[in-house]
Amino acid sequence: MVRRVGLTPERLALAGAELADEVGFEQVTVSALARRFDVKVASLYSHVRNSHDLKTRIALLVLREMADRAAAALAGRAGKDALVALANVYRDYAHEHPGRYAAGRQPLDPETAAASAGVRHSQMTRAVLRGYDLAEPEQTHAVRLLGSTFHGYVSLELAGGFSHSSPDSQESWTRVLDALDALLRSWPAAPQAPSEPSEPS
Amino acid sequence: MVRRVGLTPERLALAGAELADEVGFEQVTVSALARRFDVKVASLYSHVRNSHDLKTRIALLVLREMADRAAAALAGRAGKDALVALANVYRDYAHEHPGRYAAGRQPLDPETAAASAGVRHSQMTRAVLRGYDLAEPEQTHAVRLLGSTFHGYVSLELAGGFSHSSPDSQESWTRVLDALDALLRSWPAAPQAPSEPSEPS
DNA sequence: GAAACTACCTAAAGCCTTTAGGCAAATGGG
DNA sequence: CCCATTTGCCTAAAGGCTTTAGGTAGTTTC
Repeated sequence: MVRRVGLTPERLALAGAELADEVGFEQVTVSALARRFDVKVASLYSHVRNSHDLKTRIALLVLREMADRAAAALAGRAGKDALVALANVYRDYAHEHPGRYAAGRQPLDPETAAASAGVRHSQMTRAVLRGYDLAEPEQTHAVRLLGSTFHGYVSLELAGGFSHSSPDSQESWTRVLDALDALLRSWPAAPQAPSEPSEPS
Repeated sequence: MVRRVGLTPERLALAGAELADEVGFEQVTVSALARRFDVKVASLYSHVRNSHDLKTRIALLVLREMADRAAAALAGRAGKDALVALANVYRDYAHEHPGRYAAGRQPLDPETAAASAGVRHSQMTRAVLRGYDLAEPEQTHAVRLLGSTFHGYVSLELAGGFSHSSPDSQESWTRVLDALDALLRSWPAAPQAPSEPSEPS
């Protein structure tokens, strides 16, 4: 008489994401996941290569979930409205699912990253910038600024960086978004290339 | 005949920081540190409470080192010059010492954080903002924006987010700093408080 | 010079990872 | 329907990291 639990890489990643929200991504471990399925540890190794593989799968799941939310939030919005919506997707997701969010910050090797939903994220940031008037390469600089600021803010907030100090974090967040909107509307012109006009370094 | 190596919490933290730069902060472990001193693992437990304590000490060391560099960089500078100098302190430190930088992102419990060099960091960011015309509470919002953007950018960059894509990261970094400078010079006015004028939330 | 302390040690328990090899249930071709 | 294969979970075991308990030999102190 043998129990078959029905493990798959997908179910493991999902359960791992839930576990991350409950106990923190650091504590997500092959052993802990096995306990959660009431199964021996070794059994999981038929479905994930190793601990790192598991974490990568969770990260990819998270990136997909966030991208899906972002796509839904951006539909039918433009300009500052879109900017704020996208920003709030990340922040709200992080607040609702801190463990998942931490998983999403897991570094991926380049090939994995290229095949991940991370690509959709930068496409959506670019979509937001359609509401502003930015040509390349400035658009790319702006994409990077937005990504950095969103994730930097949320990470610091999650780490407790802004708690117990006034003004409260929500207010700063609102003002930061106001500021980014203003910045994108009047993006400063690139300065003259220093010396060699036709061959920028 | 007994070998005395001369372990202290400080030396352990320093060696841990070096180890982090060599093999990554994730791999910094009490065992690895013991090997590095050619000493038995248990011996370290007279000097640090546990693994978490060790990591916290490394984080505090890193925050101090970065604050020292920042203080040196800010001396005699103001305005955009100061802004760029401070930003580059973080970015250069992260590039030179990726493991140490990762250690510095280790979350600290509130009391530890309050007693850390983190306080100096926000003071220095405020000092940079003296070159711009920002009254409270907007100054605090701006401090948070700068901290988020600096650390967000550097983290993404370190995670490989901007590699193998053009324009190169150095160029984006320069333009992001141009943009932040422009933003601080024309910081958008706070919108009207929605309903209760004399009692801002 | 004895007492107390310091700095490192041995021993051991507990948990996590990973690989190897096994057995029963499900599957599917003849 | 039956047997062979595959699938899914198991036991066993080795190796690493953490942490505590208890020892021992220099070193300091009075």
